[in-house]
Amino acid sequence: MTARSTRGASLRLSGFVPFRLNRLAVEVSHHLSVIYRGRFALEIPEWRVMATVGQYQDSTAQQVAASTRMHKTRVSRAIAHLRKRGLIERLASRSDRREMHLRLSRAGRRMYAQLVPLALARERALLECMSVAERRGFVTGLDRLEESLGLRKL
Amino acid sequence: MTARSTRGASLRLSGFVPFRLNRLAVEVSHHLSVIYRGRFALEIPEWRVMATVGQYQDSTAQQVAASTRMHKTRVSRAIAHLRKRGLIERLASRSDRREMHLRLSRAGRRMYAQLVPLALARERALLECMSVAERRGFVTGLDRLEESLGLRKL
DNA sequence: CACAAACGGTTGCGCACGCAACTGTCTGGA
DNA sequence: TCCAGACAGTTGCGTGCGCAACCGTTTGTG
Repeated sequence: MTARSTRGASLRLSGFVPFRLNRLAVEVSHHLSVIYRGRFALEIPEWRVMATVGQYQDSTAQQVAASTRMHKTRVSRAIAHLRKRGLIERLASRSDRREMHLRLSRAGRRMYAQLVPLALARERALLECMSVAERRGFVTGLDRLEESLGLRKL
Repeated sequence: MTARSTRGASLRLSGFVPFRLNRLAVEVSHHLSVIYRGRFALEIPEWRVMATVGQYQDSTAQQVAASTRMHKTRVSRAIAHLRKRGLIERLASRSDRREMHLRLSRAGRRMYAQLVPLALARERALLECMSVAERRGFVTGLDRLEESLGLRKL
């Protein structure tokens, strides 16, 4: 792998933010997946649904999709799996019979309670590479980006 | 979507860094994909290969995979597509006949030269939401994370 | 009141993906 | 020198994904 010599604009990937974000997200996701895959046989979409419904009771598939930025079919199938495993329940909404309110079942809450501390520990370990000031700066960047991309208000 | 009431640890997704990173990466990738999909009919893996080979001539599939964190089969197929379209060329290595050195063809270089300014402009637009100081803080965070995850030396 | 358009959610379909197994090549230790 | 194991890259296979089309429901505009 030799240095590039082409005249004209070049793209240094290692400094290109979209590239870095993606690579980082893949890596971090992978690290996390060891927990919920190995320990609880959850796939990524299912884990995300669990986390969302665990936080927001009575959320709908729609809202899970918007919040996680997963395609609605992906959400739909993840919910189907979780229902089959008895981890979440669905109740038809009274006000709008199209939508279904989601909530963790008793078993789901039990799993969620085990999952959360592990996930938080993993996050803590991830961020240990930064000083407090650095962490603050990094998080501020995340805030700005999310706001500018309209991810804030989901 | 009502506030949660469960006793015990809870996970605020909107503040959970792995979640935020992933959502951000998906969104940013999507924004970028508008360029290379619509304009050049490149899929994500192909764009990544183009960008890597564009920067590092004579890189191998192996190195592309390591650098982008894509699975080697994904890289292999992306290279096959790009070769079929005449955008990259392959030469067997003299020193190790297992590996194949990759380089952009003339057509590939032409496309790359068009692609790069668009990608850089997109990145600039993305980062416009931050002040110079904020940008520096954010990038430092990326540096730290990559270093700690072993992504730095690829 | 009616009907078209929008919306929440599901499903059929084709495709790209990851896994594992493979081929061919290189390496290192007995 | 030989052979087992590692490695670069490809491919068959099953699966999960996104797209588009769909169903049933709600909304809003005439």
